[in-house]
Amino acid sequence: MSGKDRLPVRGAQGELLRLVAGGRAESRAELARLSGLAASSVSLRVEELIDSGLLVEEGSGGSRGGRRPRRLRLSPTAGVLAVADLGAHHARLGLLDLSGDPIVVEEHPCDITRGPEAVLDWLADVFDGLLERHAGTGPSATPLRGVGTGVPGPVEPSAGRVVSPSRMPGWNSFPVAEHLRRRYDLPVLVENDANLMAVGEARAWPGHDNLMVLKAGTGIGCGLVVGGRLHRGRGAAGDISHVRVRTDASATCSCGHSDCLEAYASGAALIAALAGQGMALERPADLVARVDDGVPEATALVRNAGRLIGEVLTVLVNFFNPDAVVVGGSLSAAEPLISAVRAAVYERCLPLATRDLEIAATRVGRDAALLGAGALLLDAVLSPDQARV
Amino acid sequence: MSGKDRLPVRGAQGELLRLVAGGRAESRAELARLSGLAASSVSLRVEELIDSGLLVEEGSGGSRGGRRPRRLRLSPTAGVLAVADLGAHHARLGLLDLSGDPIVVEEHPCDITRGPEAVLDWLADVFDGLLERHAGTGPSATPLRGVGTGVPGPVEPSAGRVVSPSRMPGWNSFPVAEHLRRRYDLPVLVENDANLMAVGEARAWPGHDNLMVLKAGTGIGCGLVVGGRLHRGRGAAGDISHVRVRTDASATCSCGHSDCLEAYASGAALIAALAGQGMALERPADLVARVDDGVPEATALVRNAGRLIGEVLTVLVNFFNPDAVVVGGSLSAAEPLISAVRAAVYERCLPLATRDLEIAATRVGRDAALLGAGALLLDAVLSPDQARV
DNA sequence: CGATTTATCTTCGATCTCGAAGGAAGTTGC
DNA sequence: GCAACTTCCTTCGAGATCGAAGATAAATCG
Repeated sequence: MSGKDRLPVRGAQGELLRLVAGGRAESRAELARLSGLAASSVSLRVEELIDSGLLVEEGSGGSRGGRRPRRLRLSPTAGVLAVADLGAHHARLGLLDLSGDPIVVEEHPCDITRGPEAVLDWLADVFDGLLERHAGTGPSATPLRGVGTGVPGPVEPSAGRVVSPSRMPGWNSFPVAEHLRRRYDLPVLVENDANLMAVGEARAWPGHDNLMVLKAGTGIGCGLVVGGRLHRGRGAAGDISHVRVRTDASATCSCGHSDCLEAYASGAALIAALAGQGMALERPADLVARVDDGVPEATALVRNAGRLIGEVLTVLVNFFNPDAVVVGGSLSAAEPLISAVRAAVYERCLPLATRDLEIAATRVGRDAALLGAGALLLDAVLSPDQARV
Repeated sequence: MSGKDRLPVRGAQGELLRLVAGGRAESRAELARLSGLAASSVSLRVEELIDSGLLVEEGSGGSRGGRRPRRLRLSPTAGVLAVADLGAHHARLGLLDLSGDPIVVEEHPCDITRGPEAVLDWLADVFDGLLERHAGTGPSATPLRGVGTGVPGPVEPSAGRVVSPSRMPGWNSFPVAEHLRRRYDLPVLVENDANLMAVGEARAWPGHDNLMVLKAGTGIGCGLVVGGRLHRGRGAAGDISHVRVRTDASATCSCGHSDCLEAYASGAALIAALAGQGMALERPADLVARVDDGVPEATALVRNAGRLIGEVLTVLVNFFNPDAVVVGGSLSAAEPLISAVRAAVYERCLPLATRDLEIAATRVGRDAALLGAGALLLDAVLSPDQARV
């Protein structure tokens, strides 16, 4: 097993390291511009970071009309992060370097209904295996710096505790963060999966400080980035699955109300509807495959789901006025879904709100939540004094 | 006319001054706790601020078990802010001290359709009269430090320019901030009225960092405070007037779509509906009076409006998960409206979102927008280096 | 009443940060 | 090929900030 030291970072060093890690700065000059520190102070801190082995100087970058910058990178031996994204039936797990880039990512079947202890211990065992194979062993191993996971339910921000999850029987009030922290004496992050996805996506949308990131998979979720930071509200922000939608039919949702969006437009609902038509599918991905094959029933259903989602989004887009709406989750691969969302939003929203609005599929793909976990974890690791991520 | 000097504030002084001005700190010790600065640094900066006449030491505060703090206050001669809230037919104008507290507030009839030049010049004339009477004249006058106004339409954040306002014919694209800045060589703030109201209200809700502030008056607007800061989006955030609502009837809104919330629940719509029943009213305040008198038609209409608004809010509350929903604007004085909003939200929202949610009428009252303008202006005045408010 | 505890505020040396100045290493234009 | 310019980075003194220690002032309690 790898070492477990906290990063030796003091004062302004964390800020600088984060800028390099986030790929936002590559030279001392860029660091000075972005951090607001004086160039001289940056030079001093960078020198210390190089001495302590966290940063390395590597070649030179492109000139912008003057002397070439000396390119800075995080040392690959500075550390790794272990991150996971727990879904209802599958889990993605991986290691990231301290720039937040994936070293290795694996997907495993994982039945979350086995309960928190079993699932979390299994998770940690997989992490240990990954670390052994990709971070080395013994004193020369790249040290583990933080552990994070996404869960498919609401998370109380301060405690890292799951609250009232509808898809996670046995997990209610379980202190996930505390459990993991007992095994890893390190910064631990536990967060809702849609929120992590939003953070991961945000890194791929520079200049877009206000994002709505829709997760369209088995369920429907949404993560919200405001001013470049994740918006949690009181821990439940981003829920759009239980909005009442206008349809001809009438369905009762698991929440007890009728005509919730989730009952019509979630992957689970679509699969159930197709099963009613004699087409048995297992996962939302199978549904996307049918759409790609041009199966009319599947396409019609998906398009209708997109329209319903889009109508809900009109309200939220007018209200929140984001720079972009990003659609992720397994259903985002179905082009008709995104077209339908786009059509509904552009038709009904105010021109002022849609003037520069982008509505697009994920730029990050399936690892968005893992990358988001990395980004938040990095903040925690690099500023141990600051408030929790 | 008063002097027009910028405040002589450097470095950390602005932060300290803002904490005192905002009423969040009253002693050096509190300043140290809230600012994060060392107590010694605070003492130095406070000494400078007292020397320059911006702060005064005044008596001592209550003990918390040890030595009594020496209470700090802003000097009343440090300066004044001139603020206004332009409505469709009336304008509120006033002077605030640098703590953001009102010195004088007046309401005048004002027809905004006379166009920007006429209205703004009139506005400035009123300001000058107020300054003469309440800030003194000549070299001993309390200097004017900033000018701000709210307008009933969308404002482009960076330019202080009105964009596509539906109720302000002749104002489209007019550079309001620039026009005022030509008359006052000072920090100038121009902002949407609902946004200002939200900021003003936020000061009265300490510990509530995420607020939705509904303005229910002639029109319907909403201001959004996220993480203690005003959320503007791309300048249009907070619009809820053009959400489609479910009703029996069918009305076409000025925006060209049918069944917008504004067409059923705004003060203008309610007054029009009552006029159709033979009851002629001029302003939303008259409507509130009828409700207070127990006129059944008025009460039923207002209650129905509250229900429609509440149904729209359910979506937004689930999504944004605020700490509180505050209802302001002239219609907020009608208790049935707030009850109906509350009933709709509590009935339909997720328990997790409403668990600790407060839904309440304004704590600040009719001056909310003026106080909000003061708060934002103070930020601009006290941190001339920082980004625009 | 005097000792103890708690809180506020100041003094002082060490450390951090800044900004100006200048050296280093490129590009651009004649 | 050479001067002028731009950008990157470092050096160095001035000033800002910090933290520890102590002085000051009041509440608490035997």
